[in-house]
Amino acid sequence: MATIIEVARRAGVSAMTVSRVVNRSGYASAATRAKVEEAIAELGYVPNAVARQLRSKRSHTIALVVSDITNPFFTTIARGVEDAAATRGYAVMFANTDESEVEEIEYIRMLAQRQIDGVLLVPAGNSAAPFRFLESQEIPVVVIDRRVVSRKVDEVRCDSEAGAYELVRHLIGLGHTRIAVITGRRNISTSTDRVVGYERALREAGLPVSPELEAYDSFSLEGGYRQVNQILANGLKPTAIFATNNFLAFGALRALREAGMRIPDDVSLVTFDDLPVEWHDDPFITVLAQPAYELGRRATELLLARLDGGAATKRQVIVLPGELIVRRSSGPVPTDRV
Amino acid sequence: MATIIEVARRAGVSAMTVSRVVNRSGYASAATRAKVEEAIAELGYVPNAVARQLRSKRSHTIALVVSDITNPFFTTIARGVEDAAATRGYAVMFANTDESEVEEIEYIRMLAQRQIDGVLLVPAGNSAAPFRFLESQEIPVVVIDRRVVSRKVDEVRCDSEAGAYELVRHLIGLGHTRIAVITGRRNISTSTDRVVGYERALREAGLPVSPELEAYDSFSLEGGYRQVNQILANGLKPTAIFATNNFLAFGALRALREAGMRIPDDVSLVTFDDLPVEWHDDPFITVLAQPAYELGRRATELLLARLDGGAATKRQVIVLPGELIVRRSSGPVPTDRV
DNA sequence: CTGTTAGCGCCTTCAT
DNA sequence: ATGAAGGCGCTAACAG
Repeated sequence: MATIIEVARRAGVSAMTVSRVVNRSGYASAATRAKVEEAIAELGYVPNAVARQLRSKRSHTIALVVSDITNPFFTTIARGVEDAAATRGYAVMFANTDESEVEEIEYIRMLAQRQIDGVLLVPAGNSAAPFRFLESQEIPVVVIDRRVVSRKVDEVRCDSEAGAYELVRHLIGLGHTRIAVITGRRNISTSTDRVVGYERALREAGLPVSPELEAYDSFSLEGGYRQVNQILANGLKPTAIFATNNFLAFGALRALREAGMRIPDDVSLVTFDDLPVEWHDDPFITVLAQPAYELGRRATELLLARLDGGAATKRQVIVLPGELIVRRSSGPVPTDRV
Repeated sequence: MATIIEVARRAGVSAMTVSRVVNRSGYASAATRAKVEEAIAELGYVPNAVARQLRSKRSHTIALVVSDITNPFFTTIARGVEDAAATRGYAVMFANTDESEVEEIEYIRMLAQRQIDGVLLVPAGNSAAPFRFLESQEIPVVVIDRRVVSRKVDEVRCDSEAGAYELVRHLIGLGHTRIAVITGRRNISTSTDRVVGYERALREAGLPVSPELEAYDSFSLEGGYRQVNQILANGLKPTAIFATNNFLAFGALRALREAGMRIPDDVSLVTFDDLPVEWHDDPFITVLAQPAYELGRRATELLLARLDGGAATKRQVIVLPGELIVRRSSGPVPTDRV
């Protein structure tokens, strides 16, 4: 763990000269440069970024805070973030909140202590605490995937409302009129925005919007499972189900299978989020695929631009379109039920 | 971004006293403590971990370097790592090498600059460079998932040889005698260890081991696709295929489907690595599931133990068993080919 | 082109 | 129980 001083001594120059050579800042004669570089090689010197940070106030590190890295949607975002960060020389820390606002603020505090330059956040709820705190620490944030109410922070997300609208239009086009929606908690924008898109599609088609067909729970396998079981139990017999994320869809699938319902013969199923192509040999579910990698990449680029001094420019909200991919889980309404 | 000095001024004490209150080290009268805590709250003071690090030489941050966080096997490891690290107050940085030894060493250098306390590494190959470098920087490493030749580093992995043996035994039990194996590059231990287990199972059963039935390529969907196409082309007509990781299996699946082969009617398929239960409604492939989360957790605990001064204790190699899960992709040999 | 001085924010050490 | 001095490794600012 050689220091700059040792390198300087060995090369017979001052620490400042070594610094200049290492950072390619300022002048250095070819001869000096060579001597310094030799000393660096001999000692295996690696500059101490911590000391550097203390002076420069920049850690060249950002943090990615998601609900669960294990969800392939977030994994793919993470990959986009890491790739974009790496090309700019930034390191990435990551944290999982499990949709808990308590975990969220704790992590953000811990990360702030470590002097991260910026945060990419998938908010766990609509608490203002994380934003207030980050603002007080002058740490820029870019929100990914979700909207934040009444805050002037940058956002990069997919168009939930339009995506939901498209999916439901697709179902309506197939003749469905009783379409249930299963979604996440009410304090998450993706949860509610998708219901809004769903309702707009119904209204436009002159179909009734009934609260019994709208279920809210957590964005999880268990949530989807519970919601579908409840829907099946209440006797409303929808001919199609719209799951607002991938975990919900898998829970729905399980519940439907257990109930002996065939898809799409007995009921159609559509969902937000696709799985990476690598992961299914023969994709079955009709989805609204979100550009997860792009979301991560764009958010990172926006954040890094802020760090480069783009703080002055006004709030940016980047909304990317999703893509409807029609597969076999959505079909015409069962003839006996039209 | 208040500093300890500002807090001290506001509380009418010295910086040292604030430090003691913040760190619960040394004495402080209740009255002083209260004053300091009030000042901290008023100023929104957050201790600067960077300055702290500079003195203490400990960043309380570790790094996880994998080939691709997008592979659910590594994603799950990452989650295990993060959970274990968080409970101990450690932050985690992550990096993707894409199995490139060049990327690997570059990342490790970057992370070392940031004074990470330790590294969890899935080696991209069998280069000694990363280990030599980390040793020179006195940064402990724990290798995850793979073996490292001739290095005395800690390892936490699944038993590849035994797992492969089990999978192939299963196939042999179903009557298969011509079993092909498709695997990754030869410089990755999981790649070769699994072939060793495969061969042992064959030999024990008195079956021939033929090189034509062993294909090496990259641990990727494309690799699996290429290898199976080649196997189909060479006319050896195996009745079963053993894929040594999940990506290879999906590539194999694609190639088999395109060739019009039914599974398991025409050919059986088994693989290492399961997908998270969340994401397949009705799992189809017979797998040797690795305890990925546990791998990540155990490796992190071992690393943190090293950081706590366990450097003296001798090298540890933790090998966890995998679990054979028989599903529908493996069946008896087609009757016309026994 | 190169060196000197000073200080980033904190904590170890020693003093009171 | 509290404070003062000094330094971790580096680099901005200013000489020369």
